Amino acid sequence: MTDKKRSTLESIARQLGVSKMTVSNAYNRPDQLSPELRERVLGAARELGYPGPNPLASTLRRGRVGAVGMVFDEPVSFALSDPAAALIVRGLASVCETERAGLLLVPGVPGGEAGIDLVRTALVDGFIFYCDYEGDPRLKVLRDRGMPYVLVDAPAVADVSWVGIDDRGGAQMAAQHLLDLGHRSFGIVSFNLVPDDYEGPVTPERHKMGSFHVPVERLAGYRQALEAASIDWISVPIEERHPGPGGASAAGHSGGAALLDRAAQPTAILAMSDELALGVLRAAAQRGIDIPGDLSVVGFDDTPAAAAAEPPLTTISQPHELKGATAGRLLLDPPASGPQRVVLPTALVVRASSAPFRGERETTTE
Amino acid sequence: MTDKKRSTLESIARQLGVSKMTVSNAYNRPDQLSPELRERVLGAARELGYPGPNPLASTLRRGRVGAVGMVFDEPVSFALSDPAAALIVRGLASVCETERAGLLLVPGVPGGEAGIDLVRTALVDGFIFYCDYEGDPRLKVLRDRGMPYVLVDAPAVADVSWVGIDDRGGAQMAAQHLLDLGHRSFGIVSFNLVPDDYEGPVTPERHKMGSFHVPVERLAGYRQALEAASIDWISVPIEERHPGPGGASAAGHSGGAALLDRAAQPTAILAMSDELALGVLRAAAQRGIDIPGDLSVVGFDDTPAAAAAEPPLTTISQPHELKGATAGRLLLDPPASGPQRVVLPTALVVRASSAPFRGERETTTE
DNA sequence: GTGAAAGCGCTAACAG
DNA sequence: CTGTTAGCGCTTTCAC
Repeated sequence: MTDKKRSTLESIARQLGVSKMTVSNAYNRPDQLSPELRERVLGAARELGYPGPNPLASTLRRGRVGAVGMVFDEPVSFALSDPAAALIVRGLASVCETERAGLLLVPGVPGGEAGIDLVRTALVDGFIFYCDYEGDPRLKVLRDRGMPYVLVDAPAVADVSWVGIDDRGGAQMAAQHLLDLGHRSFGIVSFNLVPDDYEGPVTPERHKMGSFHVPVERLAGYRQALEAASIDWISVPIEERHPGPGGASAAGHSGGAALLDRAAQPTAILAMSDELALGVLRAAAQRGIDIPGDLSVVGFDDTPAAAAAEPPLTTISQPHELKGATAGRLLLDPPASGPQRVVLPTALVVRASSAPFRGERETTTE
Repeated sequence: MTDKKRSTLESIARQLGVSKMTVSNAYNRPDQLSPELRERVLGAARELGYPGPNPLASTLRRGRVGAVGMVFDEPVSFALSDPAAALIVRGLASVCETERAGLLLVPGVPGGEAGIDLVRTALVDGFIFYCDYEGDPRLKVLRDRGMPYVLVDAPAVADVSWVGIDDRGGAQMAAQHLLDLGHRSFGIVSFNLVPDDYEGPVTPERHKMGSFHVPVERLAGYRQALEAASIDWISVPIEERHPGPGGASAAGHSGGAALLDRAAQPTAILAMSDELALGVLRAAAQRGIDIPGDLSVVGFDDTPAAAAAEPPLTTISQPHELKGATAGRLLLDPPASGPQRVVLPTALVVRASSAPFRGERETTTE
């Protein structure tokens, strides 16, 4: 009946014989006009099907959008299959909600300008940059847009708040735990170190050129611990795997299989995430390898699935939700003291997937 | 060095001695000006730290935002703890990505205007309305805003596309499965039927006033099957539970406990979701009740956790990701034939949590 | 190919 | 309490 498309602040002001401002105030500043007038305005609006001030226009005028963007490395549909990422989103979402801000998920789009444009054109007041790649071109866009952003688990940028963990220290703990159990023969399942789809043993070049912050750091942590125990790093087999849309567990399975099918089967496997570790567990089970009897496995992240695994997974815990929430708070409510670097705590969580090295397997007691 | 805040289409046009239009075209219509000029413009922009046309302003002018909003019943942080919801988000996200649209998560905010305003002011081109409450006031806002929206698992609205499943039919299958196994003594764990925090046995009034689409339909399905088998519906204990921030499994645990602690312990429990069923499994385990020996449990949703449960859960499957993707496609690429009603298939998935009724438990063979 | 005019719909700032 | 003025930064339209 009434032409919705056409009703605007002005049209309903005319209709009522008042000024645009009065109508605007009826919505935004109830205290600026008499209750009766306000009711009259709102009533007319209701009648005309006027949905209230066009948010785009008011946003342009006001300058505040009321939303936060979260930028991912991958398509959001992939990213959310990572339980750790999903928890970070939840933590961020809870802060956004208390601050009455929306949450826009900005996917990473493999090649070209498309992914960059998404960041350039996202309608938000600031970003959480949850991306790992050192040379990400979107970082420059972020800087140019001149809006605040906070890095999560990303390579550090000068003068920008950062939230993450001590990935290297955590990895070191994981490796140290296995060393303490007497293990000397290791295998590692790693995420890709370089932005490509490579799957296979890590090559020296890739090792050197690693440009993903988290895997590089975790690998460095493993290395530090193992070398401190006089284990020859070069001889430690490392399998790089690229998680697909279905999550990292398939990647872990394939990486674990490669490690377990080697002539010199390791007695301990370090997996860079719990999802990868879960895949390793499956690969071991298929081969009749007993965990932790024949093989110890340690993950990273302590996602809910780690505790539920069979056997429950020894892993490094970190507070995922808190990470998202901290980043959100830093963005929405920036500390007067300037950019912060928040390092959240990690801890070794010993469960049933790791056990003392059993020696040369002379006896299989029990 | 350069005042980022100030650089605008106009400022860089002036700087170069060209018109605003030329600069705009350099970004949006490369074919409208000579490559050299374009390069000159882009170069100057780069130098001045101009991040490209302000997306807010161009959006206002153009009218297209390039984002989709997904509206939830609850805080997003709660909603994402539901694996089914998370899968729907993933499905939707994948469509958004191929269509180069962002995805804005719009939380439900318990009382008052706040949640309504989020919908009124969200900067999007359309909505996926993933909410269950019949009388949701945000539906009116959606209508008034005059932008397209698609309902998912929501009460139907005339002339609006709808995606969901046959909840009633699915529930009927679940109950029929247990009837076929010989069970006659049932208990039900339900989600809240009314928008409040009530927890306890369903009361007749609540049963009648049920205003959440999905639980009401599923309950109706259970009822249909049980009554067809001459079971007195009134005598079937139903426990309503309200999932908190930690997910529905705690709710299922409490509901299951209530059912199992009754004088007349049921031999079969119908849980309205897998998460609830998982909680029931825990409650049974704590009481030393063997599943499926002493008690059969059937869930709903077939989330990944159902297959991984101990014992693996018999449940009703539905294609969650497809649901999200279908809704996204309907929104972004509306069929010429007008609003659609898409009913996705459900199926009974029999696993190890259900078994034939064992009679009066005279014998406990084995 | 390039430019000038005319708003998109709204609100800050101030005047009455 | 209400109205006026002056844009927010951009793109559409049309003239050159």
